[in-house]
Amino acid sequence: MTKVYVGMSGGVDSSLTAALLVEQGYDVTGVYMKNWTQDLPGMKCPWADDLADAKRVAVQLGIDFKVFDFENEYRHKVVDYMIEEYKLGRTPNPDIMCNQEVKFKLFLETALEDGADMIATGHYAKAVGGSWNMVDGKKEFNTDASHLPSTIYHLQQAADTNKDQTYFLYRVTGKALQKTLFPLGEFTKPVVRDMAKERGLITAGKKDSQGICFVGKIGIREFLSQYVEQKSGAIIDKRTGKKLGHHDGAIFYTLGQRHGLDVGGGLPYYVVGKDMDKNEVYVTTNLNDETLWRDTVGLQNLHWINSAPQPGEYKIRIRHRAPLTDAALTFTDTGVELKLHDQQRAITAGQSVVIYDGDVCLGGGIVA
RNA sequence: UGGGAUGUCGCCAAGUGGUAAGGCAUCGGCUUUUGGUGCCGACAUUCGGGGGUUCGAAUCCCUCCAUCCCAG
Repeated sequence: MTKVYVGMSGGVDSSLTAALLVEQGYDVTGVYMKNWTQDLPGMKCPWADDLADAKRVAVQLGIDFKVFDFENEYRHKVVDYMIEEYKLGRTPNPDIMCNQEVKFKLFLETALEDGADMIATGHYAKAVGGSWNMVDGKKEFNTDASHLPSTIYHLQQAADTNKDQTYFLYRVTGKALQKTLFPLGEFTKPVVRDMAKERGLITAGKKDSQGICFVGKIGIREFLSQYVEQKSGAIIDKRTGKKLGHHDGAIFYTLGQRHGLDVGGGLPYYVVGKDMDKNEVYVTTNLNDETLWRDTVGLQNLHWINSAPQPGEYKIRIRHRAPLTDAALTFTDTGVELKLHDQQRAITAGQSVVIYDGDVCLGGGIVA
């Protein structure tokens, strides 16, 4: 009997994930990953409630339940990374780092050491095993051959393209996917909710979590201000060079941002750049500003789930939930250069661009 | 000190006798397992102050105040 450790966050998705695995005959253990427990000013960290919910579901399902304490590693690998990136004037994506370093590395390793054969999460994604065959001189991925030594594991988009979370998962490894189950990959969110309800899971009606897990309800700005000193600087109109107002730190602003500038009069202003040394934020009312719309992007810090792709035409995604768009990929000394067929708005340094071949998520990199 | 112009929500700005548009900002909500975007909703009993005319004024008159521009 395959022993599976399910990451249970106390939400609907991971609850149903565990329930489905039980029904499918796995030997299931629920695991709550304790990543962040600190209260923040103006917000109580909901970890205790989430843990309680996860535990209640585990009891409901009659499965073993454990807590893995990753607080230390999470703080270093995810939170520190995030703060450092912001300090450099970039806009990181901590959830991608969390998946890379914690869920599909630390959790996986810890679970395996603890006796698990596989892990599972409630992500909307598919891990598909198979191997490459030559058919009529063309490479084909044969999923029937998922037991061969040559088998590799692909990350594929979820059936529910609206909820697909492969964007957040592009930095996992094919090797990790081999040990991973994504039972929700075939279902749409409404169906998941219904199934959770049918099974009487106490989390069935729980609202989807949003925002960075540990930041939760409060904003990134409030979170960051705990770690960096607020320093007043100028908000400057890019076209006229005129000073329009003040901000409390360029670190709090990101490309394309509209709100929080407290400058008004006429048209809305959008952030089009910033200078961390001068602590200046540049804005414009020009919706077509050339730094806001780009059709080329350089990627560094590349990560490929299996192997690096050949140069050529691919689908890419610039941010979570953005539609896939066409781009030509070439390699450079430092990484990858993408030439997009259509311009995309606010491609931001520190954010990730994820590359797809059809439904298959190949990997990606971080915007230089 | 003469001459001209202007003063309507934090900002921009309609409204020239009939009982305060709209946009930005802000706030709240929705969307979203990053940031961000987007969407919806709220937001001036009051029009620089004070008088007056009128059934009725932000809109007309008087006066004061403030700001800007040109002269000096």
